[in-house]
Amino acid sequence: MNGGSSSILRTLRLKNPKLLLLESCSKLSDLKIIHGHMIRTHLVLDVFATSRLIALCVDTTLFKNSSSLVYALKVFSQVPSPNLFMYNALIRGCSDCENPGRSIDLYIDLCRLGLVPDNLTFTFLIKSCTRLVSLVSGSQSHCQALKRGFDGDVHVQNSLLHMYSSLEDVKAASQIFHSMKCLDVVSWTTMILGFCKCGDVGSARRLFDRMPERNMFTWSIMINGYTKAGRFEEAIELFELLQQEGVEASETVMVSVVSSCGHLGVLEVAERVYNYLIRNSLSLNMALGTAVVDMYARCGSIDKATHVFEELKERDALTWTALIAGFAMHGHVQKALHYFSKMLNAGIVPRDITFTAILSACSHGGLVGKGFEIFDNMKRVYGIEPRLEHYGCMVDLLGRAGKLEEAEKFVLEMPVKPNAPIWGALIGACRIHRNAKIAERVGKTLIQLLPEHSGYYVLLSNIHAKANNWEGVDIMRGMMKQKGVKKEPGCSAIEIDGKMHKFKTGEKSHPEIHKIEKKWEEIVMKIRLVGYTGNIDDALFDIDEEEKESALHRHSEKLAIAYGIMKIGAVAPIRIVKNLRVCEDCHRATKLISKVFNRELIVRDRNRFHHFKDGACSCLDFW
DNA sequence: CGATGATCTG
Repeated sequence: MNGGSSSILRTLRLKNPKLLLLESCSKLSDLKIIHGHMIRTHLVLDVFATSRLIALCVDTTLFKNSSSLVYALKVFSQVPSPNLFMYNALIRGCSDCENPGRSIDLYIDLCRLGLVPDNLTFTFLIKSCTRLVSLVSGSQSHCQALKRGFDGDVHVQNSLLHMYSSLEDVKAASQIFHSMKCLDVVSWTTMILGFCKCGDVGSARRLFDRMPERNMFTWSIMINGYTKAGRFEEAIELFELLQQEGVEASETVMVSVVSSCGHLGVLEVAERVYNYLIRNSLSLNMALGTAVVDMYARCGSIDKATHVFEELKERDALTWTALIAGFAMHGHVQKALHYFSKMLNAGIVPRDITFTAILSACSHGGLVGKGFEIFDNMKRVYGIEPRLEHYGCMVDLLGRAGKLEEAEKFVLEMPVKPNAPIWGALIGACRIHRNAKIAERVGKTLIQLLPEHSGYYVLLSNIHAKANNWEGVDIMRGMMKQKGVKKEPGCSAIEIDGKMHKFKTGEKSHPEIHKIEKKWEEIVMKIRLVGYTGNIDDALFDIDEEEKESALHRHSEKLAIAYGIMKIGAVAPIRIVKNLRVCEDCHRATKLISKVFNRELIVRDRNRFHHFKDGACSCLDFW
C-alpha cells in the first residue's frame, strides 16, 4: 500500500488536471480544492501524499501570507500518525511566521511521539529561535542538537552561527566557526555577516579576503556591511574589485553600492554605476529603483531622479518618499507637494518618513499653514504618531518663518521630551532671525544636554560679550576649558574625474595645498571688489559651523571651491559635499564667486542643497 | 520516497 501511494499520486497527477495544480497553485483556494479531492479519494490517508500537501502549504515562495500555514496546521491536526517530514515542514513554516515559538512546541511534540529529529529539524528549529530573538531557546536547541549528535552537521552549525551572531553573541559564533571541521561558503558568509552586524567590519573583511570561494551572497553581505557602517568609499572600492574579478552583480548588492554613491554625493561615480545597471540589464525593482532615485537626488541631480522615478514599473511608499525628500532637499517645495498629492491619489499609504520629507519641504518653503495641515492629517487620517523627527520639522517650520516665540512654546508643550536636535532646530532659527534672548535660554539647555559640544559655549559666550556681560564670557570659557570640548571637524569633498578629494578645516596635507591657498587668495581679491569683506563680526550665532577664518584655519569648503576652480573646466558646475551646515561667510563668498567667475556651484550641506548661480542661492538665504 | 543554512531602500 505504502509503496503504491506515490504511483497513485503520479497517476492522479497525470489524469486529474486539478492535481497538476499541486506544483503550480498559488492561491489558498487551489489548495482547498486539492485537499477536498484528496479527501474524496481517500488519498489523505496516504501519509506521503498528505506530507506533500503540507510541504506545499508552507512554501513561502508560493504563499506570502500566513493563512496557508494555518491551513497546513489544520490538515496536520487531522493526520492520525504524522511523520517527521510533516513536522519538519511545519517547523520550517513556523520559523517564517509571526509566531516562531510554535516551532518549539512542535519540536517537543514530535519528541513526545517518539519520533527522532534529524539535522533538518534542527536547522529549522534554530532558525525559529533566531527569529524569536531568544538566546535561551537557542541554547536549548543547541544542546538538543548536541545530544542527538548533529552538532557536526554543516547545516546545523551554520544555523547556529547565524543564531548566535544575530543574538549578539559573536564570540560564541566565532568559537563555533573556528571549531568547525568543514567550512562551506555559507559558513564563511554567515560569520562575515555576524562581524558586520556587531560593527566589526575589519574582522569581516579579513575573513572575506581569506575565504576560498565567494558567491553573490558573500559580496552582497560584505559590501552592505560597509554601507551600514557608513564606510561608503570602501563599499564602492569593493564593488570595483567585484567587477575586476568578473563577477556579475545582483540587484541586491547594487542597492548597497547605489546607496553608498548617494551618501557620498559623487555624481560621476553615480553615473558609472547607473550605466552598469543598464549595461547588465539589472531590473530596477522597488528596492533598487528607490535607491537609484535617492542616489540621484543626493548627488544633486534631481532631474535625473525624477526621470528615473517616472520610468519605474513599480513604486511603493518609500519610492515616492525618496523623490519627495529629494525635492525637499533641493528646495523645490511645490514639486514636493505636487508629488505628495499624486502619491495619495495613487492610493499609496504614506509612511512616517514620508511625513518627515514633506514637512521638511514645507519648512524650506516657509509654508506654515500647509505644514500644520499635513501634520494634523498625519495623526488624524493616517494614525501615525509623530516622532521626534516630525516635531523637529515643525520647530524648523515655525522657526524659519520667524515665529520664534511660537516655536519655543511648541517645544515646551510637545508631548515627547525634546532632544538635542529639537533644541538645535530652535537655536538655528534664532541664528537666522538674530534672536539672542531665546538663543540664550536654548543655549543653556543645550549645554546641559550636550556638554561636550563646544558650539553652544561659543554661542553663549558671544551673546554675553555683545551684552558686555564679561563675567558670563569668563564662565563660558572656563566651562569649555574644563570639559575640553571639541567641535566636529568640518570636512568638504569634491569629486574630480570620479575621485574624491577631501578637505578638512585648516587642511595642510594636500599635495597641492600651496597652490590651493594661493588660488583662494586670488579668489578673495576678486570678490572683495564686489563687496566681500570677510567680515566675521556677525559670527555671533555660528554654532555648527567651522572655526573662524584665519591665515591657517581655512574653512574646508573654501579650499574645496578653490581646488574646483583650479581643476574643473569652465562650463561644468562645481559640486561640493560637506558634513556640516554652510556658514554665513562661506555662503556669502560662494554667492559672489558664482557671479564673478560666472560659474555654477552646487553645495550639499548637512541639511540641503544650495545651488549658487549669478550671485544668488536657491535657498534664498534661509537654511 | 520528499527538503535544507546566509542579503535587501530612510
